[in-house]
Amino acid sequence: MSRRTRLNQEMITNKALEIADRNGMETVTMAALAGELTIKSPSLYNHFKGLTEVKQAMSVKAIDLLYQHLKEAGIGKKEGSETIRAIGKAYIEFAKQHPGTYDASITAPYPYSENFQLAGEAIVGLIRESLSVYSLNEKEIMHVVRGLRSLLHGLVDLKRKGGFNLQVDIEDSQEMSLETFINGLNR
Amino acid sequence: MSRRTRLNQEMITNKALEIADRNGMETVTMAALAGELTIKSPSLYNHFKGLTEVKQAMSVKAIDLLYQHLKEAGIGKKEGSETIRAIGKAYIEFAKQHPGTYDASITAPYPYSENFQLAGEAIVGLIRESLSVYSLNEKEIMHVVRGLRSLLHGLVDLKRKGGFNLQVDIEDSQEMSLETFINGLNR
DNA sequence: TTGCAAAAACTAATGGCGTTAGTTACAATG
DNA sequence: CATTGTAACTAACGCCATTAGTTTTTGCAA
Repeated sequence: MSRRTRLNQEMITNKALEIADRNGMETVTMAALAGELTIKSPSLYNHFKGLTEVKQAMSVKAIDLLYQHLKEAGIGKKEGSETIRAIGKAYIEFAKQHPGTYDASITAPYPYSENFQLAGEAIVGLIRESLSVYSLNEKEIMHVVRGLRSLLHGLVDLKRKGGFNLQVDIEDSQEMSLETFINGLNR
Repeated sequence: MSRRTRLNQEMITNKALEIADRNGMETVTMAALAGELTIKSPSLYNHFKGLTEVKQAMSVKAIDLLYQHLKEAGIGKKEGSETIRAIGKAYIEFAKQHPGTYDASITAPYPYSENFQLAGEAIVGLIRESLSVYSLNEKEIMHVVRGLRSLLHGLVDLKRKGGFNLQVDIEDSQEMSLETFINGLNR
């Protein structure tokens, strides 16, 4: 029998992201990963140096997936608030649909991966373009990009960590907060 | 010799927060905690059911400390933007000074602790007061509170996770992002 | 002050994790 | 078909949380 296709880094990384999305990032262990790939955990060391390296690979793939998702959301939108709104909503949606992958995307791998850095800069570039209608200098642009990213991450992360008591709809809060920030860009 | 004062939950919780601030939340283990208290780890089970319960106690104490810090920052400030600015800066400063305690404060204990909920609501109340100058209804207030909390948490968390490439000053970004959000409250 | 019960320390052991070392099976290449 | 490298395996170690069972300490009542 067998006839099993040989395992490689990509297949392992995909399975790891799948587990993270299904059961949470903290359940991605060498044992769980090996189990789902129907091998024993020491065999994984033929492909990765250790769990840290697996997580690095997850980060790189994850931030790239996030970038693709945000890019598509921005296509065809008018520059300025319309694009920012679209990207912001896509960010929140991505985190909701792929919680584990999102988690992986915000954990910067150490040591720093070039691919991770590149994908991160691509996302910055995406937002940067949408800001061209506001007259901001280079530094101000970076501040705004960081602020927007922070707001979006905070909205996503606090929801996930149970930081909001219910009663008031969370998605409404996310939408309204984004509007407040966008509104604040006009001075 | 000895004459050691009997250990209790409070002393253990304080030591746990101390370790978290010094070496990071992930280094708070039963073994490390016991080691610093010069006992063996099974002895901790005379005081807590397990690590989860220790972390619950940390959360409760941590969010209360955060609340005290924010409350003091708001004293004597004019309502509205001035108070929001003060509380926001205090939030960021707290996370910088006490990274482990901050970490504990945003991880909602499960099962939900009443004390945790109360301290959380106290923080909401603090921000709520500062918003009275803006004419917002109940729901809108909650949205703004959540948005502000999210922005602040995002700014703090992304910095910690290495989500900002350097070059542009992070503290400037934090300050400017807060201003953008505050500015967005005027419509 | 002494004796006793409760509290809190201890040792020993289990099972799960990441990881390493050493060994075997497979599969591609000549 | 033989060889060689790849990728699987088993066995073992150290660290972790946790449990069970035992001994020491402590506070209080007689």
